[in-house]
Amino acid sequence: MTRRSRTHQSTPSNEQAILDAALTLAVTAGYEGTTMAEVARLSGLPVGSVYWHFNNKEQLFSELIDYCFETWKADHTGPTNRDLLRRSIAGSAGGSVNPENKAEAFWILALLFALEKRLTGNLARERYLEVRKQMFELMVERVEPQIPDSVLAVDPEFGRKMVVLGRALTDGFYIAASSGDDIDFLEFADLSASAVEALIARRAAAVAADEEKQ
Amino acid sequence: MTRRSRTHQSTPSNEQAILDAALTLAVTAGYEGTTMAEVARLSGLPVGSVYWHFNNKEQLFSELIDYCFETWKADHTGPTNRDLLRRSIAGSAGGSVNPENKAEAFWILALLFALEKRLTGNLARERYLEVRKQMFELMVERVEPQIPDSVLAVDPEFGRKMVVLGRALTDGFYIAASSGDDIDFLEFADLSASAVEALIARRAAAVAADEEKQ
DNA sequence: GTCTATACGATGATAGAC
DNA sequence: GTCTATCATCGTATAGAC
Repeated sequence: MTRRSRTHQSTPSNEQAILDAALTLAVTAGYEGTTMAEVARLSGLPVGSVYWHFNNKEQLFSELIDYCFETWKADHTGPTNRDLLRRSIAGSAGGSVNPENKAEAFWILALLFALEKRLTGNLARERYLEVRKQMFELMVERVEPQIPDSVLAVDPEFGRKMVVLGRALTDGFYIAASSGDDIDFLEFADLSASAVEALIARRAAAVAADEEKQ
Repeated sequence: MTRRSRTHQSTPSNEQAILDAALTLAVTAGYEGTTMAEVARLSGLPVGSVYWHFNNKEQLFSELIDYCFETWKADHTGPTNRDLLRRSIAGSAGGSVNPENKAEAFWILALLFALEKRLTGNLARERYLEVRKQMFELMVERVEPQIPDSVLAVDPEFGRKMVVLGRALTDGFYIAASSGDDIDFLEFADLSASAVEALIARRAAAVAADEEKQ
């Protein structure tokens, strides 16, 4: 244990180079498919440096999750754009991820860690589960202002439900794109976005009708 | 190359034991995470037997895909039940797959092969892409009778679109379940199923309105 | 067809010079 | 902090007895 304390003040550039390399490899090769040697090669640093900056593979991936999360938090401020879901699905087209986009890349890591259940207990997977929870909370906070108050009064969880549905659709279409499904992602992006909007409108109408009866 | 020709007439039971073991491991550990030694151990056979029945890991997984596909084809005959989507999403709850259910397990393999793009060129991944196409064709054939003819006349691809959407939703909620999202899957199953039905109804109404104008 | 022993490469990780 | 050399282990695959 000759490692430095886990603070980021010293030479952040090499550490970032390693994280960027790991991210690029992870989104195409998965956790087991990403090797420390390859991470080193791609980052332009020797293996020793990787192990100086990160204790081991688990910790590297764990910090990779945080790295993406920090970027995501910085990007996703302010009220949600109505087109957010539409754009995220449309962006799936081709099934390739741009690792430059840390926020987007997080959700690919998410798919990896969700599926490899053998990694239960793995530091990185546990961190993923924790960060995912936090991201959902933040997304719910941003989506709720778009839900009519009358709906939330009846079903306080409705905002969360729309977030969950949006995530499921985005993940599902990313899988489709990665499987070479020959479909028009723009059309499905529109379809999904309008379906969610329709659900909100329908629920609002139902609540209004209910109140009428009172 | 001292292997037998690829026919299944001889001692199918051990071959099946190996496939079952591989399937169980694959759905929890992924492709890279599944080792031949572990497959052998779980099947109760020595490593040598595994390599006698299957040339290598790639071929084992390739045949695993076919194995699931055959079972799926046998199960999925006749017209679709309206509750199919509802049940497949509800079945995701907990994020665990029962490897006994080959048909369901196929879609977990699907997720694995969709994500590990490093496996491009891998026999098993190529086979997955091919089988996936075939399964979609079969699903479209079964769903189309449920779509009003008037809709299909205007948009012959509408049946396929609903199949794609249903698959995306099912995959997306499986990811959610595997990530420990604490949601009511039965509710989302209902929500998704009714959303798809609403889309069909809405499209039918739109087509009818259009014809009115003619 | 079954099984044991083993070759061989790849991978995670460390030691220690600079 | 950087880098080279190296180790121990594991994983795929094979050889060959039975």
